[in-house]
Amino acid sequence: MSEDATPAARRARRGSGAVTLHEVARLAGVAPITASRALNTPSQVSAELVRRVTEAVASTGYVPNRVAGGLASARSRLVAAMVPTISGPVFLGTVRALNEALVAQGYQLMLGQSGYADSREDALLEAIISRRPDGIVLTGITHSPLGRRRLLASGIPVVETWDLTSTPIDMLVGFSHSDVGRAVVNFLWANGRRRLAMIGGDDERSMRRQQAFHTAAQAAGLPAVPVITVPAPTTLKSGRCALSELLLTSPDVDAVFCSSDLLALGVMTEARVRGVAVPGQLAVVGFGDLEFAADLDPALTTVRIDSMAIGRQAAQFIVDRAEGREVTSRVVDVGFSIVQRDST
Amino acid sequence: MSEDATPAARRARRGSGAVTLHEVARLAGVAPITASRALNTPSQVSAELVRRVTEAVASTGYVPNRVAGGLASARSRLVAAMVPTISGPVFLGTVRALNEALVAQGYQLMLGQSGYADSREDALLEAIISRRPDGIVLTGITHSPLGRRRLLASGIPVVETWDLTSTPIDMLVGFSHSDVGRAVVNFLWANGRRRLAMIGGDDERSMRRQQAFHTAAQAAGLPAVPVITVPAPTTLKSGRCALSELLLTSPDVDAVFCSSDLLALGVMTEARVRGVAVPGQLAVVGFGDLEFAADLDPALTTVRIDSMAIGRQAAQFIVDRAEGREVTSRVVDVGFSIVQRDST
DNA sequence: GTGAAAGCGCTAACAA
DNA sequence: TTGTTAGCGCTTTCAC
Repeated sequence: MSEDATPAARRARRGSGAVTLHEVARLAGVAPITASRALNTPSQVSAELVRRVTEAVASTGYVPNRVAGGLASARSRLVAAMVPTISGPVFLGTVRALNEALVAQGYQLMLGQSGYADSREDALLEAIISRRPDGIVLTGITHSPLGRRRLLASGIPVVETWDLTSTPIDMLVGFSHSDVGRAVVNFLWANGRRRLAMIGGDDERSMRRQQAFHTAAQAAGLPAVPVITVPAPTTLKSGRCALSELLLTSPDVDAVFCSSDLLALGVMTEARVRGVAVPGQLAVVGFGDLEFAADLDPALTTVRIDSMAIGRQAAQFIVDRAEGREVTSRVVDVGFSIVQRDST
Repeated sequence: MSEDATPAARRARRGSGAVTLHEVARLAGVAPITASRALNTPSQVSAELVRRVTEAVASTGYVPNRVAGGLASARSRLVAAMVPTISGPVFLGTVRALNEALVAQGYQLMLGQSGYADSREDALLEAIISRRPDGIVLTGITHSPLGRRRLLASGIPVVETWDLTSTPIDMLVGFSHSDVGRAVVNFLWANGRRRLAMIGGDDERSMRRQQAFHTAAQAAGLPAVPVITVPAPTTLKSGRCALSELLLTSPDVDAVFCSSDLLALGVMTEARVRGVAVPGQLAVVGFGDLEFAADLDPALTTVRIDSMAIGRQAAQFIVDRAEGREVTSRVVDVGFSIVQRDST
């Protein structure tokens, strides 16, 4: 496959021993830069040379070293995304769509988990910036002032997602969590429900939905809304526990808004075990419209977020910027909708 | 925060304009190499100089360029992992544990999704190798001959996971899927079930469980086992559909082994809708022991895989290799267990 | 304990 | 269309 030179001889003093562009160029009888062009911008090179270089690549099994390429060109073709945890199924759609859109345009996604703790978020951010990606996508992150400063100083394009704010670092794709809280109150009211409750995770965005939900119910003249907060990430179990707790203090609630579909599944499970009819006695609304929501029994009414659209738009923002295209808008509100099914 | 030189002046002809080690060294009044040592191997530098360098770092907001560092040292402190899709919750535990173990030791995880198609797997593999990571973790991947050759040629440490094979590329952490199939047959037999069925995804590992399940039932003298195969990744919906289909042809089955917990949830949902009692008329066994399994109603009996242990061991293998430690064993069988709950 | 020189593998800039 | 030269920012090697 290779040549007469032994690996030991090839790796004179340093280097990994892998085939380099130099080697490929030598075999094809051209200068390294020509081999580089044949591979990256073949239109600039004669067809004959492209053929010879391609052949040399095939015969050596050459895989370009993008670390070196990135250093020389200051373009890594790498995009980093930061999520609290990949276990939370909420951002899954966004990450998948982001990955697909990036791969289709020749970029690669590097995923990092920050956890729900601030300290690790800063460490991860430094690790990310130190790789000089062409863009950074932040999903559901509340960034520390230090992180914000570092991001700004790095000059790397940043897309914040899953939220709207009046002070974005750079670009923004999201929706209003307060609007969600208010919309669900209106929806339940229109469905004849009057004794509302909410169960939500303790992350910042969920808290804003809770806040708005509470306020809107009050404004509508409804009785005080019991709110149960559970630790993020939310689980089926925390949903079950929360409903138990809720029924203890407010046995007469007739509707619950859960801050995730998984939580809603937990609530419905616990309701069934306790003989509480859904939707008869209790209406349940989820959040996220995960893939399983429509197939539950009863099918779950939930707030649908176009998670994939968020990922696609984030990819577009970053690729546009990386290719030097002019970006017209830097903020996109993807909105949301309430999908009515059998649980209300 | 910065100095008198404008960004424009600093970025002479090339370069990103970010603060470099050079700059830090100049501010601290030392040579660049000393600054490098102060940051990476402080024990080799006098305390006073370490202090001055640290100060210069703080005052400039310097973030090291690990692309350059990686090129010079041939060590990236980057580990790549490849999963079919992050939507499949099965590998989530592994990825999370892998990430945690790596971060704790100063490495960073780069996650790539290959999809369930071979063509993309090869492309992703090339993209990964081109970044020269210090290790590659393959999760549930059936690699093409080309991929295998590339991996071998790259010289990068590789850990294959979630399976056992007699011909590993390099290192291996997994368990026997055939053993799982056999064990579940024995388990159901011991529970008095005789008319077994199986519902599984069409990925390779699930197929091996199906095969072994089928064969073991036959060997035990049980009636022919109906096997329903659904497309991977498996969903709640495909579980519901599969049970409907199953009951059409074999209304008398008394136990179903599902190749994922999500599938099992679908089966239990459909059973409830149809008035089929679980476990009374139908025993249900899942696979994975995902977090929600214990909290379903009825609680799900399932095959428990220590997903996190797989991730931790994979991290250990790679870090050991990267630090040049001698690796005694290259293969670890983490086994599995059957967790009996209320669905059987 | 500190530094000078060289080079990792590639590509931007300039030249022919 | 092709090549020469000079770095990208860091760390290795070797010398003091």
